[in-house]
This record gives sequence, C-alpha cells and structure tokens, in this order.
Amino acid sequence: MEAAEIEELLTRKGVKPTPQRMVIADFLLHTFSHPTADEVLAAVENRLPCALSRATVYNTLNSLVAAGVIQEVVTEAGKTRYDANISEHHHFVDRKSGRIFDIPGDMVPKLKDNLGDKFQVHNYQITFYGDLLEDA
Amino acid sequence: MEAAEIEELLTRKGVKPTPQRMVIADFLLHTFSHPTADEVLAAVENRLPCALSRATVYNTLNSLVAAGVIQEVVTEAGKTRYDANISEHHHFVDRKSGRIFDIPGDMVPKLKDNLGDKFQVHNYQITFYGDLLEDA
DNA sequence: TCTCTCTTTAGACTTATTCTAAATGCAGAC
DNA sequence: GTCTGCATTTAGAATAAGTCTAAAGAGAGA
Ligand SMILES: [Mn+2]
Ligand SMILES: [Mn+2]
Ligand SMILES: [Zn+2]
Ligand SMILES: [Zn+2]
Repeated sequence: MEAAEIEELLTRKGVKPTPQRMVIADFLLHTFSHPTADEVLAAVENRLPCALSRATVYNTLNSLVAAGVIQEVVTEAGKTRYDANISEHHHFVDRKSGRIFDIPGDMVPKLKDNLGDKFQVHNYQITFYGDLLEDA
Repeated sequence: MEAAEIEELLTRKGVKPTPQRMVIADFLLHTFSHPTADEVLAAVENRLPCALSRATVYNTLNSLVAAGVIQEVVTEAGKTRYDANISEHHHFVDRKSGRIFDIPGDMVPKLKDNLGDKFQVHNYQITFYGDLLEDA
C-alpha cells in the first residue's frame, strides 16, 4: 500500500490525512505485529521531521479505531494493541514469546447464531493461547 | 458454598485461607458479576473487622488466579475482571449496559482442533459483543 | 491577508496496578 | 507458654497506560 492509497483510505473513512496520521496508519498497515501505542510511537517518531507527541499517537489511534480503519485487540490485561487487519479474524498468542498471530476467520466455524434468542451478537473475537510449534 | 468448603478449596489449591482471602474468595464464588479489583474491595471491606488494603486485594486476586481458583477476564481495554467460574465458558458483553453474561462452553462448538499443526492450543476464550434482548 | 477550525504539543493529571518497608500474625521449636 | 521465623498484611510510594489541558501551529476558505 503506497502513500496515495493510505491517504485515500483515511479520507474515505473521514479522517483528515495529516502527516502524523499518515505515518501511523502506514506503519500499522505494513506490520503483522499488533503493536501497543508505545511501540507505534517508537516505530514512527523518526519518520517525521519534528517531534511526535504521545497524545497525538493516542488521539490518532482512537480516531482510526472510531473510523473503522484499525481495531483494538486485547489479549492480555493492561495492554491495548492495535491491528490494521479489520477483516474478520482471530488471534493466537504464543504463551512463551507472547507473539500474536492472525487466525483467518474462515479457519474457525462461524458462531453468530449459537446463542439463542436472548443475545443478539454484533461481533465476537476468539483468542487462542498455546504453544507455537514449528518455529515460524 | 459455605465457609468450610471455601477453606477446603483454598487449602487444596495451596493457598493458605486467611480471613482476607476467605472473604474475597467467598464474594467471588457467590457473584455472577465479573467484578474488577476495586469492585471486590468495595464489596468485601466491610466484611472484615479491620481495614483491608488495596494491595492485599491485588495480592489475593493474583494468588487465586495463579492457584487456578479464579480466572482473569478481559473484555475491554484497561479493565481486568475476575471470575470464580473456571469451567470452560465464554462471555457475552451487552454493548449498552456493559454487563457480562456467561455463555456455557457447550453452547458453542469446540474449536481446539481447527488450527492446523503449527498452533497447539492450550485454551481459548470467546467474547461476544452485542445487544441483550429480552431484558433479564 | 484574515480568520476559523482542527490538529498537535508538552506536560499535568488520572486510574489501574505493583512495589516497598514496616508491622502483624501464626505455626512450629523449645 | 515463650521464642523465632516466615508468610501475610498494611499504608503509602512508585510505575505505567491513557486522558486531559491549555497554548501553539497549520491549513482551508472568505
Ligand atoms: Mn490481527
Ligand atoms: Mn464468566
Ligand atoms: Zn504500502
Ligand atoms: Zn456459600
């Protein structure tokens, strides 16, 4: 995804593409690592000609979530992670390394209609915890 | 569950049953509400003859989790909740009220064996988000 | 150019959780 | 029954994640 596409994506989702938002979106759209806000800050602060504020990182992440460009992922207490993969998918957390892997939605049976008529499910997320075998 | 049973449970799991641990475990074993640490503190502090420290609440919750008496449940960023229901089950979060409901494990198809041979799943949790219909 | 509005910034603030160091409470040894 | 040692509890300090604030900056349109 190149700059023009990212700019078009942000504009289409109603987020004005400022330089700060562009580098943050660009970083998230090109990583598989489900970074925290601090990791985003560390990764992009040297891609801008001037200082990048922690507040701007949080503001931007919250705006991108609200606009549906990225999603929050919470796999462990106290750490919010961000994911530019907004397709229906789930997560596997390696208990040893803590690394998070995407599990495509179609690798898991669909669950929306199993809960009876009391719970109307809008969305759901599955987090698997276990051991990564064949080290990838 | 009465006091003697809770005492026996803690002892069997290797947690010495102090008065503080007893009231915290007793509260958790008798609620369906998935409380936060602060909610636990507020609920039990007047059940003890003397002051209860925030540190003790956290120490106890962490000990009970480590011993497998309770589990952590994270359904939203920044809030750790505790659940004395350690049977295999999942959660439904009402988007309007934030209330959390238990979804028995057998209401959802088993997923452990769907992920191929790269991911060895130890456990997993499903969080459903949606709207509670027929107000219960 | 002027002005309005949105954005960014640094740092203060809040909230959740952990750490620290001192006091307390028992259980076993004597 | 007293002593002693270790685990537990306590209040408050410290840390960490995230939000708020007030002032500065930047761009779009009149
Ligand atoms: Mn993902
Ligand atoms: Mn539960
Ligand atoms: Zn690209
Ligand atoms: Zn009972």
